[in-house]
Amino acid sequence: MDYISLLNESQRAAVLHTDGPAMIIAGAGSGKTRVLTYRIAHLISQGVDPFNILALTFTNKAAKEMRHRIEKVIGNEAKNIWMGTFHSVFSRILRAEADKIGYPKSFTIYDTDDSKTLIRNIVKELNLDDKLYKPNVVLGRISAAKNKLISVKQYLNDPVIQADDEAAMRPKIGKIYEMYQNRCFRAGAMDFDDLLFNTNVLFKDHPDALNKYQNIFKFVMVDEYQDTNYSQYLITRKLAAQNRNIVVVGDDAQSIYAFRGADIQNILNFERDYPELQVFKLEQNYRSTKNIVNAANSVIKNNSAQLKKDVYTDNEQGPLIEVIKANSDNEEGKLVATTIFEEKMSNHLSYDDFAILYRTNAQSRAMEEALRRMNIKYKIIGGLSFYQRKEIKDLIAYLRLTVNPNDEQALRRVINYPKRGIGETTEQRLFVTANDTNHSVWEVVQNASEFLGNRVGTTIENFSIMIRDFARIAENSDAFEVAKHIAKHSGIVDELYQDKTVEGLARYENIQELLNGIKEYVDDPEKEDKSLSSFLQDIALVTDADTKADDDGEFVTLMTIHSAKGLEFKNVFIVGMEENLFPSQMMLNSRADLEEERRLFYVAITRAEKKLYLTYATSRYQWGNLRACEKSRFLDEIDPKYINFKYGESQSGGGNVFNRVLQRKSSISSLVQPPARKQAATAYTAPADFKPSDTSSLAAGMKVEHPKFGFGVVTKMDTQGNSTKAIINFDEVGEKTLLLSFAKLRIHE
DNA sequence: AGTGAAGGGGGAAAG
DNA sequence: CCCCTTCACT
Repeated sequence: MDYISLLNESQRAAVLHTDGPAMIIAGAGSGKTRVLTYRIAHLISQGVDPFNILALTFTNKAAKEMRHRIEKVIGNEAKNIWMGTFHSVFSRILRAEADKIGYPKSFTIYDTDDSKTLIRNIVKELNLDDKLYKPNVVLGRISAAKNKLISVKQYLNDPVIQADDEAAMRPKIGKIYEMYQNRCFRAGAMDFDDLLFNTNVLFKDHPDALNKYQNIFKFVMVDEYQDTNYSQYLITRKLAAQNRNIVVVGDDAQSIYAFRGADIQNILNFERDYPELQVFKLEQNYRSTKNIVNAANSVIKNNSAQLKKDVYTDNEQGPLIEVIKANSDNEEGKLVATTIFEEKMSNHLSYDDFAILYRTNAQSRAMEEALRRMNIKYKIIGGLSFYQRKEIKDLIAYLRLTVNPNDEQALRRVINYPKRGIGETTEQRLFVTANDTNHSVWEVVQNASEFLGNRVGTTIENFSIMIRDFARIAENSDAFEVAKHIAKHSGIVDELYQDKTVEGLARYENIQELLNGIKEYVDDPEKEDKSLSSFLQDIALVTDADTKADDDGEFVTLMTIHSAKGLEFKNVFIVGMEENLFPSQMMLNSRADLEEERRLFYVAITRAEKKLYLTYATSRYQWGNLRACEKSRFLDEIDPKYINFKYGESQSGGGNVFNRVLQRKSSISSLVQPPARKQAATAYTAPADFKPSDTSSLAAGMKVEHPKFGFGVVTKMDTQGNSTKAIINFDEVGEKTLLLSFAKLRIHE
């Protein structure tokens, strides 16, 4: 395959660069993934062993996709590339080297909930004010420290950190950090940050191990480099120290994760670490129209901190960006939904071509309601993932405990679920006894009657016998067999089966679904290790983003801008373009924060291929009460020549749906926002008793009424397959093509 | 141990 | 407004 000819000049230069360090600055939509995949394919075609290539990404999804694309070019050998997220690759390595740093090989990975629960427990044990020491805040501090490779000891001895914590009235965070680490260690558990922190520990304290991986990973590649934190940066620097074959790809303009430790400084560090560095710039955008690319540029140039780069495109000019003003969040939703419907109908698009992006998850509600009302199918990305559901976490806790009985968080979760008469007090006594007698909790559990007396002791011992029984089965069975056994004998399935409510049924089905997933895992011929332990390691690092979409037909995609990164859609709506929402109120305190917010806006704009809509509302419900909103400063940062204002700034009058709907609505919501405009004389309002007729016998010539478009005459019927469209000439809005299955029409004889 | 009422609090987010 | 936690009461 002649992939070289598919590349433009700068892309080709980057792909053909095979020796020494390089940095690829890739503008939005400039074919970054293409360059990465072809570069790997090219290396392999030059005789590099795929086993010697390490490619690190930020999401499992990105890794999967890239592997898939490389496979298309070079075939099966692609499977042998070390490709994955930082966390998955290094947890695999830690699994092999765990004993060197004192952890069991079957260490547990604590998810964020486990971490927070543990912190909550510790705060309680230390008798600290839980209003002050909120798990989120404390975990945030601990996580930030780990990402900067600050150990407990360094944390406690650093005067600046201590002063910070004292100033924030939280002087005990260091103490909590210390206890948290001890407890994790004792439980044989690592949290997400530990996976990277401990990789650094391994490489620092065991030069032989570092050397081994330096020799394996002769070629290192890092995607989304602008999002790496210090801990990740140092891992890659150490691995590449010998061969100096490291290539990083990133776009400083798309750095939107500083709030969770990403450090743009890493790009500058990179230039310092490798003076012989070659820099490639991918500046041609293949994704979007000129209007979109130029508008995005006009926004990002307001940031002072950025690498010089000129993103341009040879694509068509495209339509102007529409700015739409609504009177309320609900009306905003309505306008978005109507526009999607109209656009789809008049341009023969699929709902898949539309995405609605927002700053905060709470904004999805108004959008959902409007879409539902118009019978538009949609899917929300993000939110609670499958593995975060209670019933799934419960079963997984049993699995974790089976593999690692020292896993405290798993133990706490299921020791009394399903109910077996081990109450809170008993549980507390278990942990206190363990601490006092210097035993592990699991040891206390196994000999509970010795410590807690016979009655409750026997119950607890029976529980431990059950878990040990599970562990015995796990030794000689694959993950599926043992999981099935555990689901049944732990009592979880029975418990859920009792619950005949809709939710209960769903939970029961989720358990089945998890078991199906484990079966699939076991049946996968590419998985070598089919043990429960191996399965658990895999899913600990799986998130919602990669659970396969059950794509039942076409749908509009709703998600936060953060989760839209890396994606593209023909038509994009960025909603809630209001001060204090976007930019977020919390990001107005410093220039750096505001610039990150602006980069977020840049990311949002550049998701659009053909057409971009920016909407805002002048009032919005927030925590129960209505508040007036001002339009976002970001709207004013776009060069106005790329914008068409639909309402407000330039009223065009005739023929557009927005105005009509808005004007109708404004009379209703006039209590909130006095309508600035006069009601158009032609505005049509559906009567309160409007009821759609049965339209199965609709034919050309018939007179109809539509709740929005008013009265009209059917000029033509058009049936294709099982969808029937009616072309109707409305008195007020002219000719419209409506899909009968959606349109609400009243027939007037 | 299990329920219902009252109260608090609410950022974006991968692994 | 909505979700989650807590607390009081059975």
